[in-house]
Amino acid sequence: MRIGELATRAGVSVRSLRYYEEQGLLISTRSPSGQRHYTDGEVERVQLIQRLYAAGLSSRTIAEVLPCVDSPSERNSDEAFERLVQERDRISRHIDELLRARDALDRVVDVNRAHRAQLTPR
Amino acid sequence: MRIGELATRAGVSVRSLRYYEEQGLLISTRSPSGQRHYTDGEVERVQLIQRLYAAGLSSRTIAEVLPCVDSPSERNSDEAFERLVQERDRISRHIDELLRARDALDRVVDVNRAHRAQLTPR
DNA sequence: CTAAGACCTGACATTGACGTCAGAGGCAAG
DNA sequence: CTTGCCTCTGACGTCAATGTCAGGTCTTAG
Repeated sequence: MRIGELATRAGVSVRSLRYYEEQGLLISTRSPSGQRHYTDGEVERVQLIQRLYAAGLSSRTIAEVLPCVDSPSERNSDEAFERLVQERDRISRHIDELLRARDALDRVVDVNRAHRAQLTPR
Repeated sequence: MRIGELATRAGVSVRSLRYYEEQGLLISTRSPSGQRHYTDGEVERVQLIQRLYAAGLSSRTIAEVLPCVDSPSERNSDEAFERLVQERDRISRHIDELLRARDALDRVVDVNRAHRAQLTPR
């Protein structure tokens, strides 16, 4: 498929796909005229990339860990694997942070609800 | 206390504190010469602000919900309260997203560990 | 009084993942 | 062959929180 279809199916912009390729996250085969072509499998790869971006990984970091995804059967560099584990842990810490933030907001919500119920009984 | 001490105690930069004030998140009393002065209570306010930033709220959004924090006893505008709840839900969705991302990385980690164990037995 | 260090305002710089535009070529349908 | 849509490269724009620098004032220890 060409870039527009991949963009639609993966739910990202064409611009983003070109950017991913520029960052070494995505590879395309080129038609004689230079147009990018992709296989069906790239859809989920793009979705994984999006998920990692959403989890706060940078392009550079994603590029660093993708080898472990692409060829787990080969022994990838220790740095790549270590980075992978490290990012997993960073995400865990981020989740904890978000849970605390949510708790803080929950308390604010509760207090406000209480006052609202009081001010507008029924 | 002056701005430097607040910065140290809250763990942020002086620049950030001035920015928070510019965004209407923080108020300071000024000495005759124009220097900012804060009370001890501002320390936790700054920490809350930091926590909300870390949870992905923008300055504008934080400014929007802070009234509910400052005076839950008054009936704040419905928009403010609604925004509060809305952000809480956004954080919940973000947490779910991070959990999925972590699961994905966990699977990659496991597969890689398996191959590593195999390649370097013991 | 004086020097060091904290503070002031204002302004420009940074970073990263895109948006957007320009100018040119590719491709299928009529 | 033309019309319309997709794609190409390259480049500049954006946004938000913060860093950083300049030039000047304030405060405080000695």
